[in-house]
Amino acid sequence: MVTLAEVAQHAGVSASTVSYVLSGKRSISASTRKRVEHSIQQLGYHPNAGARALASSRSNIIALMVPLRTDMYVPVMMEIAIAVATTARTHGYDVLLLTGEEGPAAVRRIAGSSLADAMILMDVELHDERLPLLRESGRTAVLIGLPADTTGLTCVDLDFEATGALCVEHLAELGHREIAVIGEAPAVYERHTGFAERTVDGIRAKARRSGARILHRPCEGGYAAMGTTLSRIFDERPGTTGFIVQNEAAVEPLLNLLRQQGRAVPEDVSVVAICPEQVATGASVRLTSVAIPAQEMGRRSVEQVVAKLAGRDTEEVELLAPELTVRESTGPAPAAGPTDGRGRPTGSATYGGTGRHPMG
Amino acid sequence: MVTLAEVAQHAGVSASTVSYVLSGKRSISASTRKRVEHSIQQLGYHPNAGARALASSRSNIIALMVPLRTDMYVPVMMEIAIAVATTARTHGYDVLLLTGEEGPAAVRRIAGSSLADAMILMDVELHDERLPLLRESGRTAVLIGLPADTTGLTCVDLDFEATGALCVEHLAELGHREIAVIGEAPAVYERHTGFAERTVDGIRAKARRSGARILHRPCEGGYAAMGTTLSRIFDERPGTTGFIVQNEAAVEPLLNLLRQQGRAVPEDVSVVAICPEQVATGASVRLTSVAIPAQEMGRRSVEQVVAKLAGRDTEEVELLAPELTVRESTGPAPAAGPTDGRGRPTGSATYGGTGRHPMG
DNA sequence: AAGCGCTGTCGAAGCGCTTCACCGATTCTC
DNA sequence: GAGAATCGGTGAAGCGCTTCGACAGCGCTT
Repeated sequence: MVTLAEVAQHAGVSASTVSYVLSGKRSISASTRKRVEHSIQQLGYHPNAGARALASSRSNIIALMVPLRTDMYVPVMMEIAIAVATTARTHGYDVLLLTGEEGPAAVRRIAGSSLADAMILMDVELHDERLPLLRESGRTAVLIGLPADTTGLTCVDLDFEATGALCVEHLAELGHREIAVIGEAPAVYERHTGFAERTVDGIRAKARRSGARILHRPCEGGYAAMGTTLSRIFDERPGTTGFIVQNEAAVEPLLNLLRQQGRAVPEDVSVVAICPEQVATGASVRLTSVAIPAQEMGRRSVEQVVAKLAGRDTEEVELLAPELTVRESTGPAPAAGPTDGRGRPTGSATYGGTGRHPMG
Repeated sequence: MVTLAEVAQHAGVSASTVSYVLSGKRSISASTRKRVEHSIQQLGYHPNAGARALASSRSNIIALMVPLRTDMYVPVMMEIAIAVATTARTHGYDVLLLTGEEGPAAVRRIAGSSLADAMILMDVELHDERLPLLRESGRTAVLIGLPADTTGLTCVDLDFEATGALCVEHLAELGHREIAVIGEAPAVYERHTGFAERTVDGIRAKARRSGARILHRPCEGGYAAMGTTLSRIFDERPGTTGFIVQNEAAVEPLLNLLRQQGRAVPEDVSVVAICPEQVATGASVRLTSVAIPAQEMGRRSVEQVVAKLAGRDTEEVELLAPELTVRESTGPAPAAGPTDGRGRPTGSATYGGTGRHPMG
């Protein structure tokens, strides 16, 4: 491995000069800079990360803690992780991938060893165990998500309350009055992962103002759970015409089951999803949805980290404004006409006949 | 931050003794060990990563290069990444997340800076640009995937040839003679990502021996592409009764479109998927599938890395044996009876009537 | 009793870099 | 034209750790 000293010798300057050329922390004459840069090129020099970290107490590494639960909202997590990694690189940082496995201990370890200059935490719970440790460690940190107490912490998240409100608003404008909310798996609520609850809060608040009735049901993904949930919903509220889904794994099952029951989307029921764009556009009906801006969240969290490390101060909480894209899963609420007694419109809507699909 | 020296002083020993307690590289009397460990606890000492890396030329970091294309086989990638991270931790390593963005330059950078002790590369192409750099860097590396030339490299991968063969074998045993293969997106083949081609090789070889006819069609995911592909397939080979799908994004569209066309799965057509378990069990028909053992691949690759770093030598290429799980998407080929002239069996199979779904 | 090999501990060197203090040579300022 | 400020460069002191060689003390053997 080539060292700084060798570069210095090759260029006929002192080691410190080379260092200053590299860091730009002092002005260097054009001629020596050229010579040094040339030597660097020629020798194929790369600064040693460990030495640099030791001397400067900066590792240029950002630690990213992803949740352990590899089965939940995976694509979102992945997208965020990739966005974090690529954004970090543009600022000269590398990303260390920590899984939730180690739990709060990871915070202590990373902070204690100075392995990373900062941490980004995903999947933050309302009363997250990691937060006290984080605060006392004094390491700079940014959360993706919104805990109950944000003092001293910077947070980036989608504004889920506004998201919920936006969904209701859209459905209400289309005349829907009975709205069912298919939520995340019960476990998500039990863990008090803020976003799910905030969404429902936003939904309820807006519904009150719009005069819509809300029925909220957490739901595991998959067909079995969705089937049960769906029939309970229609038993309890036969007049349901609007759905808001916040659970990727429930989207396709919901659509297929509605179809199977002879309910056409969007003629009989409208569906709004809160999910990544890819899920919305790839579903069997192109879904009207509020996108989860995973990339943006990853990018912004890194930018916050970089700003904090640079000593600039930053907003405490940055909520990204939701955007609703209208696609083919929502339409006017059906006129309350004759039903077959189970709350389903008579006749007409049979599978394959409505041709909502791009394939026709 | 507490330093080694402080711990030494607190315990009344020299710094080197503390170091040896930590590393276990020299024998230490039980009594001093106790004292030192106690001091470490009490002071809350964590070794400084940079200093350690500098002094020992070991960073205890493994770099993981994930592909840039965040839209392809995402869940698999994520699962591998998580498995790599957690397995690495059990061996005392952390994981650095590199995206494909930087390309081959990342290899040079990481190797040059000694940031990582080893690298794990995912999404390896047949003639991957990174490999020459990797070889000349002399850094230990493990590939997840199988390039054309494996000399000097350790590779871990699912045995995709055997996987392909296994799928054909299963279908052939059920009496299917006309088999269509829905492959990955054309781009995957153009990039010569070995696994896709190896699968097809395995399929063809086995088909020759089983007397089955193969029609292979790469296919983008989604309904539009799948629709086109599907109608071309039935135009060309109306007698097709078996499908092998190797494209997560095509699975659900395929099932929905078949259903829409009145072809019941598995009564009229059988479908075997090559995909993660989760996709197979979460689809609208529980799919007979060969699982992509993402976790296992991640785990094994780390274990190979650790073995190499420890100086043990390892196999060059480790191919994991595929396992086929029979679920509800395959059944006996339909008896070649009267058809409606488009290769589709007359009557009977209409949507909703077959009740293949758990929800009934 | 001298010599041997162990074991447990220590001191010191140094890993490769950053950064501070210092210094000569210019250039500015009044 | 004297003093101050600036520029471009150097030397040396660490950053906190690992590791090598030295060595004291011990129990063996001969």
